[in-house]
Amino acid sequence: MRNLIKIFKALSDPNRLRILKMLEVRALCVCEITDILGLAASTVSKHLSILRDADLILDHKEGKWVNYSLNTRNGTEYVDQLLPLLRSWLPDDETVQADRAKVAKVDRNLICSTN
Amino acid sequence: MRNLIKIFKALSDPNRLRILKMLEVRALCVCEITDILGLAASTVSKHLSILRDADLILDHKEGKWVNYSLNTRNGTEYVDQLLPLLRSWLPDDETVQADRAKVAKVDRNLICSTN
DNA sequence: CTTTCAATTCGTTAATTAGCGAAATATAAA
DNA sequence: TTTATATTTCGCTAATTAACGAATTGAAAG
Repeated sequence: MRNLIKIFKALSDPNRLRILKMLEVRALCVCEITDILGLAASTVSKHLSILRDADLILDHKEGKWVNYSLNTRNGTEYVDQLLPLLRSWLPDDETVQADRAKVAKVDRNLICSTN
Repeated sequence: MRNLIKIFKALSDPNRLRILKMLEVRALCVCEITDILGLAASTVSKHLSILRDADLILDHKEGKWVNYSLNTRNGTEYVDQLLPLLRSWLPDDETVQADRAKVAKVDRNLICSTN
C-alpha cells in the first residue's frame, strides 16, 4: 500500500507528469528538463528525486551530467503497468506536445553552461 | 491533464484506497465506511466527495442513506483503465483484507443509529 | 591544485490537505 | 409537526508540499 501511494503521489503533479511525458521521447539531463519546464534547478532536482523514489525513472551519470530515463521493465507490477498506460494518455495535451517539440530541438551543450 | 491529476490525487491517500477496495466487495453507505475506517463522519464524507469528483465512484440516495459504488464502465478512459488495475492490486494487503472481512459482516441497521 | 559547472541539499515561505467537532440539510419515523 | 438520524458543509489546526535562492557536492577541464 505504501509503495502504491508513493507512486500515485509522484504522479499527482503536473510538472512531474510533464517530465515523464518528455522522457517518453528520450533520456534527458537535469538542465535540459529545467530549461523546458522553466523552473529553478533545485525544484526540478526535487521532482526527479520523487519520481526516482517511486521507481518511475532511473538515473545514470555521464560525466558531469545525470541522465534520467523511464524505468520501463523494472519488474514491479505497479510501475510496469502504469507507465504503458501513461504512454497512451495525454497524446493531445498542448503542454505535452510543446514540451516534446522542445525536447526534439534541445542541445544540452547550448542550453547548459553557456548563458 | 487536469482530470488525470485529479484522479491521481484522489488515489494518493490510504484511506481513499481503502474505501475503493471496500467498494469492490459491494456498495456501502457513509456510516458503514465510517465505522470500518474509524474516522469522523465529516472526514469520510470529504474523502467520498474527492473520489466522486474524480469520477471514481457514484452516489445514489436510498432513503436516508447514500450508497456509494465504484464507477465501473463510466466511459472515461482514465477511470475505465485504472479501476481494473486497482482491482488486481493489493490482494494481500492486511488492512484491505481486514476491511473486507468487516464489510462482509457489517449491518447498517446495527452500526448506524443505535449506539 | 584550482576553477568551472551540473546537480543536489538546506532553509524558508506560501499553498494545499487531512483531520476534527459543531452547525446545517435532508429524509424517515413518531 | 416534531423528533431522530444520515450526511454534508463550515471553520479551524496540524502536517505536507511545491517553489525559490543560497550553499554544498562532485566530476571535468584548465
